[in-house]
Amino acid sequence: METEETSKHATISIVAKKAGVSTTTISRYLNEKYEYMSLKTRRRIEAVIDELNYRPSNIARGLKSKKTNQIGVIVADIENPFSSMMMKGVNDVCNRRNYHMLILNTDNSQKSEEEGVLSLIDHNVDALLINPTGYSSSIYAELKNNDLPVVLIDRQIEHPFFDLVTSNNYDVTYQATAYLIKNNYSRIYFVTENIDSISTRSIRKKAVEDALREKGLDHDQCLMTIDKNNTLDIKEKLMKIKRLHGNEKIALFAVNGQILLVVLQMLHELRLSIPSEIGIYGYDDWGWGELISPGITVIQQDPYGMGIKAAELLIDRLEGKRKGKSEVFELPANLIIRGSTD
Amino acid sequence: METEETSKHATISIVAKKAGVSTTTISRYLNEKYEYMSLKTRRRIEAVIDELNYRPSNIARGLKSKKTNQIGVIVADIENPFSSMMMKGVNDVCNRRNYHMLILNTDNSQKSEEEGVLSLIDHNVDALLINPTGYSSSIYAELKNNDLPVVLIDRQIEHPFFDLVTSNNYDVTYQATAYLIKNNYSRIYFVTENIDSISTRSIRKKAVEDALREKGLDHDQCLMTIDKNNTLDIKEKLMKIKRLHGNEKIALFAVNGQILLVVLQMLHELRLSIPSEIGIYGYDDWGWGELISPGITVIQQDPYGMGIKAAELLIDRLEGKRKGKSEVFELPANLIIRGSTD
DNA sequence: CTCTTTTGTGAAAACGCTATAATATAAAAG
DNA sequence: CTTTTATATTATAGCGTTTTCACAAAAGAG
Repeated sequence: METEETSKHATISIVAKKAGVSTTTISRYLNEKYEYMSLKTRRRIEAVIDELNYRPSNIARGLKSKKTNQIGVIVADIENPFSSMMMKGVNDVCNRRNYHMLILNTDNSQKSEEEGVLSLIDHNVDALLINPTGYSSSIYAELKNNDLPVVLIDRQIEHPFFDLVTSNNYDVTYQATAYLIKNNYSRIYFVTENIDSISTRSIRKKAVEDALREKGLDHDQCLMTIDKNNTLDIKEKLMKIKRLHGNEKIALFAVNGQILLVVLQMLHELRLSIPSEIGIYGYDDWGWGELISPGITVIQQDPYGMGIKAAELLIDRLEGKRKGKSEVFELPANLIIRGSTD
Repeated sequence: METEETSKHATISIVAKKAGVSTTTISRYLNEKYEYMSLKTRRRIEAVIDELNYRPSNIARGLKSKKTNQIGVIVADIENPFSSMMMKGVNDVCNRRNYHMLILNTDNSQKSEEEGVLSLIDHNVDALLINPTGYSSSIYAELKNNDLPVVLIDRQIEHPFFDLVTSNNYDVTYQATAYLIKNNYSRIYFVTENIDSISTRSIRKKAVEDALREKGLDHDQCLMTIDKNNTLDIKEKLMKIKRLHGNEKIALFAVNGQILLVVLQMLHELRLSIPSEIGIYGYDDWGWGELISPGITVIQQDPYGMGIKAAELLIDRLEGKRKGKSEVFELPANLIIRGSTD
């Protein structure tokens, strides 16, 4: 029955005093440097720590040791399910390997991205996991000269300085498009938002174009830019295409899950029936693609796996378990063929 | 053209030396205490900081000032779109008010939740925003004695110590159920996962039961527990119900978006047509509920708004802009009636 | 002109740890 | 027995800030 009146938060020196040893010894205990420590001392320290409910301050540790056990995570669009699943992967690895995530959302803004990097550095994160906006930025050149480990996820940057974990975007998009072409679709439109960055977008676009070109199909005019909040323009454009090429099989390719939803919504409103009047396929349906009738043909990525891989890589770099040149890892995405492209 | 050979990271004392003032003065400048500072000194400091590209170390600041400008966020299921949207709201407020989020995912595990709280405290976060698992835990009583501001989001805990931001779960669920009953549904089953916690679940369940009871309908056996990975049992149960009560209008209520998807999938597999053979409604469709035919009747919450509100509240508490007893804020959720409950 | 007040600045201690180097004791070796 | 080696522990000096208190110079008051 101890009196706990003045039980302020315990510090290392309070513990040291109570245990009758120096703070150095406590520190060594905390860092598991048991080499030259008598079992007796060790047990004594254990007991006192337990009794006082002492937990070392990470911030003080960080100041001295230059290690915060925090990794900075910069994500381009936090409310995208793709990002959530990635982050879950990162989180799981962090838990396992005893790190914490300091997360920043950039909303696909280059400025936020640059500020975010600086800000996380100010917070002394041990490493940086970035899902870039895709805009080119000088910050990366600076980062390269820093000794802070950096791993990119999903999107590549202008100059490939760092490890990158992404999907096999080109191959699987090509494969999907080739499937449609084989299925007699002769006009395929690549639907995307009006963003002038985002490397995966251009890779996917190239894959679609290449597939079209290699089969001798029209690929010059295949880009359709969509505004999520105002689909009027694109509706008109689509109806015009239908008029001009009504005798051909037409399909839309949605560059990501959110666009896919918008496009489906639009087709719904236009009362175009899938697939008889128009085909549709795209990236990432997050589970609902199967419930719609007909089911939607999608390319399903593995964001959770990407998060895992990227975080493992990053912490390996950080802990010196991996050295050498940066690499690119492409995780396989899955083409799921359903009725929307019959 | 300065030589930058030894340009290690600038510290406050390097800046001080270069500017010909004391670190105290630099510190005052950094903290915008311009009261008794000559304009000349101020400009001089500005120039040097600029030249050296100096950025103060948050970790050192934190050690001394006990303020890290980090808020700890504990989320029960990071890959749920509901959580992502909440976190986007939190993130936006943090950006605006100059805080960072340290995010932890608990996967609805009580143990992770408790560890997470302790761990975030070790990291000296300034405040805690918690989306609880819903399991009761002694950690909250301890937290209460701490002076760390805490705000809960979505789910209440056993003893309502802290501010809570949530939806008007009871009212809107009751309203939705009443609508179905008015629409002649006489058997409504509450479908949920087998989790023995989660306060919103029980509130929603009570609302469904109350609505049934008050109309004199059967409400004792309305709970259906589902296993996401094995829907066999529940399929059998459902078919049995259909056999027994084939002459009545039957509906399922899905307690959240993920269950809603699973249930829809199941009905799809059972080839039960909606709504002629079975009605369905539930929480949170995240945009796809409209695309399915028929559209799904859903209760749409405002997780983004909840994130905003909770973060504002938390930072207000933290900065002393709000005092007094804890409150509960219920943001209105939206009942969207579509064809699945005709 | 002195005395008080206002204005502007700095010395030094502290925050809670870790790291370096030094010291004390015990055991082994010569 | 000394000397060396192995074992166990500590004193001290930071890490990069903020804070308290003291102090000097300038301005105002009597």
